[in-house]
Amino acid sequence: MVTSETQAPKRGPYAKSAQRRADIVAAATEVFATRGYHGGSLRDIARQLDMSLTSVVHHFPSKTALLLAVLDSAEHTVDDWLPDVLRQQGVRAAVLQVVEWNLDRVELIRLLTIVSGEASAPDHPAHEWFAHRYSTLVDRMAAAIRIDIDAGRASAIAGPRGAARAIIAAWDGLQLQWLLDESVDIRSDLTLVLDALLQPVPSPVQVE
Amino acid sequence: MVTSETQAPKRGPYAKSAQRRADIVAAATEVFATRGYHGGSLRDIARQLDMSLTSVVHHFPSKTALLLAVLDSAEHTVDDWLPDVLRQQGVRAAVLQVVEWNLDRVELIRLLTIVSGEASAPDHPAHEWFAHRYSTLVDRMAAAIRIDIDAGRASAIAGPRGAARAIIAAWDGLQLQWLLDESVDIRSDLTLVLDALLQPVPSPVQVE
DNA sequence: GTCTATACCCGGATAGAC
DNA sequence: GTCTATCCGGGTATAGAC
Repeated sequence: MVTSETQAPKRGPYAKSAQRRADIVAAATEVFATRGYHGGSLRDIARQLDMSLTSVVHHFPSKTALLLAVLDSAEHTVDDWLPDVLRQQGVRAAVLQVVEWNLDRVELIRLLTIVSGEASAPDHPAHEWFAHRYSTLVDRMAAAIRIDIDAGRASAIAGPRGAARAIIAAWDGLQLQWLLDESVDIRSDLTLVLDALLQPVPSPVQVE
Repeated sequence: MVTSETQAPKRGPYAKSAQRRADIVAAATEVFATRGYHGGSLRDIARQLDMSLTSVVHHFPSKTALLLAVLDSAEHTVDDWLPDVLRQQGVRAAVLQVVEWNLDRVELIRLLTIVSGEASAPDHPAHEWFAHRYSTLVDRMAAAIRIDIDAGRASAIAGPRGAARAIIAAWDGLQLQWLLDESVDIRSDLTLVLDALLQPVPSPVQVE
């Protein structure tokens, strides 16, 4: 990921700066996930790294920029292996696997939930980021659903894109309910939606 | 709602205070819905009402208290007539009617989306409020689904509570996607979920 | 009870010195 | 790159005016 030779052909020890940035992102992820985005302050992050506030700001010009870096980092840790599972095991298995995996990353999910809500405001710095995220997410899942249909793992009652949007929506919504009440079982309720949308029996009666 | 005789047996014109509170709630709703909860300041609200900051604080001891008042107010405007429609027209029609109605209340939906995300944090002042909200919401919708089943409007593939949670989840999730991208059609995608979960054909094969 | 003014501490952001 | 110092705007608590 580090492209040191690209912009600095001389000798520059830019790796130190890159390392700093990575450290800051890691600390910011922890702070944001624990105290939320608004709750977590840049001073907290700086304190945790034993550096000053302005040092943090030097690497990330604004709190917003740092947030986007954190989001990118979090996205990559999931999206690196998700597409493969999606194509090999089908949508249902892949989704449930990620759900299972996310049960141990409560604070990260909480962060995404909080920030995605904030980002629903058009002028929010992360608005476009989330719009793009959902756009590609829907695209990928719709493509995977088409593969499932071709493979006979699912029927095509609804359009793949609509089903994809609905599944992602239910997923997000159940995560919210789970964060508010830990007794909510995301797995079983999301399984309901997956089965209902992906494996329906062909309806004999067609209602207009 | 006003219990003037209870604590002030004399003659107190407490109606003025009640009106003040209502005005503040209305202004706060507008400010929060426009700039978000964190983004909107008490000073903004006071400025909009041509009063001082401490006057606002006098009626609502904290920003949190004001937020809860706003949420209560917003909830009542919907829940007053929702239950009736739910029982008379069935879940599907009632949900779609509320969805239709909400298309003209973008900013209020945005506020609920933002604050519900924030409230996923256990120490958030509105955490318990939303936990209670979803609890009763699931209860009501589950009851309505049972009525639909008895009336022959829906089959009972899944448990009513699971279906209710899933529908509410998809609803919330689609609203988020809609707020991020206005081209998302909540009606059609939510209809997919409603039809899939409420009107399934009785499956001949029972999978364990 | 109702409203106001003041001050306190904590945010993010900026400028300038080492 | 990193620091100290400063500015401006938050929420909150207190004291005092009608």
